[in-house]
Amino acid sequence: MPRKGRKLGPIRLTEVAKLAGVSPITASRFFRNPEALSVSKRVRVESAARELGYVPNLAARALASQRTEVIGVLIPSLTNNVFNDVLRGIYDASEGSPYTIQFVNTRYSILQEERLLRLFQAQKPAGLIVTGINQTEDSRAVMKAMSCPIVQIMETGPDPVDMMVGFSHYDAAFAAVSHLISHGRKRIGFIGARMDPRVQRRLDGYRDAMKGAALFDPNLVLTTPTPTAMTLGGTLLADLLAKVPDLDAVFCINDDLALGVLFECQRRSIPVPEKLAIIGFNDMEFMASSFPSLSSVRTNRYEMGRDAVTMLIDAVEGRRPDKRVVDLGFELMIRQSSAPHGAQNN
Amino acid sequence: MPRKGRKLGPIRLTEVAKLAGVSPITASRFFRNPEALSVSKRVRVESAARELGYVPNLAARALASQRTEVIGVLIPSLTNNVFNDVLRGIYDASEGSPYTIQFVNTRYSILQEERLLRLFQAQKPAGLIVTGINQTEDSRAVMKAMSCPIVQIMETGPDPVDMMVGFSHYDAAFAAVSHLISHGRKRIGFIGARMDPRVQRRLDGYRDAMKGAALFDPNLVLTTPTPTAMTLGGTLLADLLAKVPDLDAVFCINDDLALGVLFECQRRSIPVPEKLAIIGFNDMEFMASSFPSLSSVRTNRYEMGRDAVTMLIDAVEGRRPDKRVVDLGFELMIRQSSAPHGAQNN
DNA sequence: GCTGCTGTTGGTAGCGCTGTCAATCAGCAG
DNA sequence: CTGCTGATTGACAGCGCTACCAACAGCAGC
Repeated sequence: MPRKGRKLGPIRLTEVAKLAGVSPITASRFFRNPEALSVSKRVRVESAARELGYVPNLAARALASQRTEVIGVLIPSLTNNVFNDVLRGIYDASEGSPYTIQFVNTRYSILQEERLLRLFQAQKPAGLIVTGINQTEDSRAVMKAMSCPIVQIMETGPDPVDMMVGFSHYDAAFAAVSHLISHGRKRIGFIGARMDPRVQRRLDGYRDAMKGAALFDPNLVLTTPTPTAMTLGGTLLADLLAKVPDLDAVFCINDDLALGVLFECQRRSIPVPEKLAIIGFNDMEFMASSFPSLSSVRTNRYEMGRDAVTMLIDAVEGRRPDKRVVDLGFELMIRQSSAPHGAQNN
Repeated sequence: MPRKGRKLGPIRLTEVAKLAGVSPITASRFFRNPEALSVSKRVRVESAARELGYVPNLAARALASQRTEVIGVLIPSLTNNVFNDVLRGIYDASEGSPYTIQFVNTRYSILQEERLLRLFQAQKPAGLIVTGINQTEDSRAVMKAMSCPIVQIMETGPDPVDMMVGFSHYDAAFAAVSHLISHGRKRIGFIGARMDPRVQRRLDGYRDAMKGAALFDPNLVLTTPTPTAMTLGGTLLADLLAKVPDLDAVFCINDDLALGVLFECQRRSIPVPEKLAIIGFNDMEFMASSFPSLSSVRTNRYEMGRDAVTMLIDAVEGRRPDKRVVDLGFELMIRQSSAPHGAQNN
């Protein structure tokens, strides 16, 4: 590619080295491991780089070193606020490290996920974060072939590809429903949207808790593949009430639905929690500030993202964490919307 | 870098070319511009690539071609849901194109923004999306030096660095406040959090609308640098009410605050809109589903992201849009929370 | 003086791909 | 059959950086 002379484009490492009076390789070392240089050379290279306004060429570095400082993140949705918090954790934890986050949206499609995983192959990422444990066989094969650390987030489960940070959606849902049962609720509805694998596991938890108390009734379960939205919560409650007029509680698979349910109750003058108890899932910030305040299951989304990146970086840099699977747990946040009958003042 | 023999690492283009019986450069062309090949070679290269499971090396491509297919996005926050919608638009519009989104968080700091801009220099991105129009002088200089198309989003203003997609926050706030005034509200409070430049411009719009009606009173304005949150809306309303007991309306600089205000009203049994009208900003999905439903100013956040990417890609590929500055406007969404006195049923 | 060590520096030889430009070839008018 | 055009194809020479040694200085121990 015979470029005409040295077109005075961007400054290259060679130029910096020349000005500093060292070899290019020494200058190169300065940018990767300054401690390896003698103090005198270090300051010479540093001032030369600053003087010339040197900006390293990442593509050349990646090609020569056969590695990148990219952490790939596959997340199923940007609409779902849950992932917002996870992403915040991811970005916050990567800050200050040399690693760059590269995130893509699988749109809740495991085929899309597989395609994107292959795409990441071309980048040779330093590490990978993938959502959930329901990958295709091929996806798993690609991941295993990639020879970089990988963290699966959002839930725990058997057989991690590499590492895992999450919690048990089944247990969390089971606990939430058991809480309602313990307060004497009997006709506890399940309201679910999107119904991705993790929501399915929440449904399993609901079902088993209900069956355990001999309260299960398929009519109580209302689900839709539609993406979640606050308005949808109201619609679903209306539908459920039409089927089950004696409903006395609802477990919503997320907080948006729960708030939509609360608004629908206000619209219909259904007293919460007297006539209907509500519990959501995730414990978004607004759950504590509504009136009545809404119960929920706190999940550690920010921490999930943060810990995933921390584990990943540790693994990339050869400090593999002792625990490959981290369970961040959950916490029941009981508020006014699921206070016991008659004890709802506060 | 004398690598031992041909370590049977990843497949390279040369291997594909050899199997297909063509020169490497022809194989290379197949991946960039298949139409340039004769049909026979095209199918030969294609099947060879598939057979070997060839994955192109992006770093090598970027180094050789001196360009990347990365679109850099600088956004001030991940906590603020507004940017969620913008990001969705950005990601959706980039899908199907060869461009990859690389986004970073400036945390509402123009110095951080400047640093990240310099970081992007090293990547030679194909294009750049930056938030707002308040960059440092140095940031502007770096952008101008980068010789790639740039779109500023979120607001319109004078002197674009290159292109712009947004709307006037001043006009939007002015319209919202004028609406409240036109319904006979006189003691209209302003509740603001974070107070970034765009929120400042909303405050300007509020102030001018109030002054125009001879209703301005500095006591009506309550702001805090604290990041926005729903709970904060309630707190701020409480504080404002303490200062201004005869408050009859509030303009909240975003919807989270507005919902927090509504909940606080419910908690205090202040009838909305009879005693207090509420209007928010952005028109998030939940505004329509609350009870009473909440008025807001609809902003086209998704479209902003989408259009920015579309304009950027067009510009990168030599189809510069006619209009460098696109004003997406806004729309007043008048709902129950700001219905005229006495007409609030619905 | 010699050996062996540690710490620092430099030379060589690519990493895998593509821009440039020249070469080749089929098709067709003269 | 020649000359010309446009469509395909290929050779060459790097893009800017770093891995892998080798070299060399300085020093301690024998």
